[in-house]
Amino acid sequence: MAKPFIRKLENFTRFSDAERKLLAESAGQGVRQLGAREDIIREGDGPRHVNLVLEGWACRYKQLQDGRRQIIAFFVPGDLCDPHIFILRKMDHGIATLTPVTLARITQERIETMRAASPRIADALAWDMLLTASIQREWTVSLGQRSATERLAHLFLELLLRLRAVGLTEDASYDLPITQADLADTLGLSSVHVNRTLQELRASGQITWKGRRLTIHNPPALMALALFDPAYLHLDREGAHLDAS
Amino acid sequence: MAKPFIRKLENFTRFSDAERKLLAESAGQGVRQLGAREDIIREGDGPRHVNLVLEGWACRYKQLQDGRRQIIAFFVPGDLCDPHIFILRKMDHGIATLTPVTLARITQERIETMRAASPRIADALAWDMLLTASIQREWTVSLGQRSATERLAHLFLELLLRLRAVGLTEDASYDLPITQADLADTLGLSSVHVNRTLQELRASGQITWKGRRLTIHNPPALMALALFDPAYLHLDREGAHLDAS
DNA sequence: CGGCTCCTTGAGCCCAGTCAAAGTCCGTGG
DNA sequence: CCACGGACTTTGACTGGGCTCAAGGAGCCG
Repeated sequence: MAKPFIRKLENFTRFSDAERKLLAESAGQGVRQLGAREDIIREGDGPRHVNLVLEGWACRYKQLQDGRRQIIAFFVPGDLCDPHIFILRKMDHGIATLTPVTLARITQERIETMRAASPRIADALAWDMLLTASIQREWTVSLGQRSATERLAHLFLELLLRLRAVGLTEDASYDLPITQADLADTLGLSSVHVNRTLQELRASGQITWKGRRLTIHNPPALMALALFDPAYLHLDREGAHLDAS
Repeated sequence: MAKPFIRKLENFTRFSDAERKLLAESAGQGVRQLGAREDIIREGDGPRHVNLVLEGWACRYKQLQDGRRQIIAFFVPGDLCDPHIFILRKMDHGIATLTPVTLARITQERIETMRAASPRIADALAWDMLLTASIQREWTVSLGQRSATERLAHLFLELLLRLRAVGLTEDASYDLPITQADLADTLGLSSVHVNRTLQELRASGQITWKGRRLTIHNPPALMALALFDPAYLHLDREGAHLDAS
């Protein structure tokens, strides 16, 4: 259950057994099951816990007064929602499930305890926050500069690398359990246009997406198409020098 | 010199005199002058300092291989670039000046010293990071959902509130020392379209922008137009309960 | 006063949006 | 096992916001 979380952080640094135990215990706190399309926190709520996704997909989103919705981030297994969030009184955005989700709700104190117990964990959590911020910046670039085809391709590649980092891929293929409408709200496109763009990618042999399974047939080629540079995901074990010996 | 920085953080919490002194000293470290359109850090560089803008405007940006450029964030006086950045080995984006800039370069140790010396400063720095992240999310929403007019109006309002928070406005007017091309790279529009959209806003009496001075004639009206909700800026002294007595 | 850089304007085009209607898939209950 | 209903996907026709290319105007600095 706690595996994706620990596995994600171990892309930054390796932990000792004691640290792994500490992290696994946290990931077992306040476990809850949710259905698809349920709110986890609503905009305006006061944050109570740090949520950790154990299984399923969720998203951060923001809704304008007139109903337009933008998905701001995806949460896949192993993703943590803002370990510092308590400093803000009110959520400025909502978090909702996309599929049925299992999550852990970790208390603020627990986070502090872990940070105090292990500087390596503190650094790993900081790294996680920086990674989240980096992804957010890349989405800004996509929405500002990339065409529909590039955006879609870029997102598929980002998810491939993120899911690979937590062991949820097979070669260049993974479960993508979301709808085209969700993709539209993510990419700032209409669902009709997402559909047409998907068909282009399929027709040109770049991808297959059948059932929930997405396969990227030639990742380097798709990377070239999407102007994808994986550096922003910081998944190359930069924290290796901190590893527990 | 250090005023905008301290003033910004005091939107979250009030400091004791000792804390103010500590912050002011940090803001005096490694002060450097830069011209307009100079790089502060390039993508791929290893971060050496935390940069604090004392005067002038700078931006975070990212450039695609084919030359398209997206401005990801603005730095105005009082803004700090990523106090945790050292955890990452390589910058995944660049930071450059837009106007001549005075900045302080604060060492990692100095940041740690301040955090250790005052939990209130530690919280204020964490608040600053969360605010930065929140602004990034709102830009994602703008690029994904808002029309050209809405984006422009939204940005002008955001800058009004951010500059007001550091005392750089007069009523609803402030210095906006950037070009229309910069705005285009920020808003994901062409400079031609930015120009036409600006003319619309001028013609409808919403704004004046002459010399470097931008004036918003009726902020509430513009807020309605842009679907602007100031909550995301977290400038309502949420940390008041932490104030130094 | 010459030469930047930046702003403005016009014309034509295209990417992506909207609206509307089928088609497909899948889970549920009879 | 099949029929039904709802959610999701696909398709067509048309529209429009924003882009490109290109040229001219304005302001500012040396």
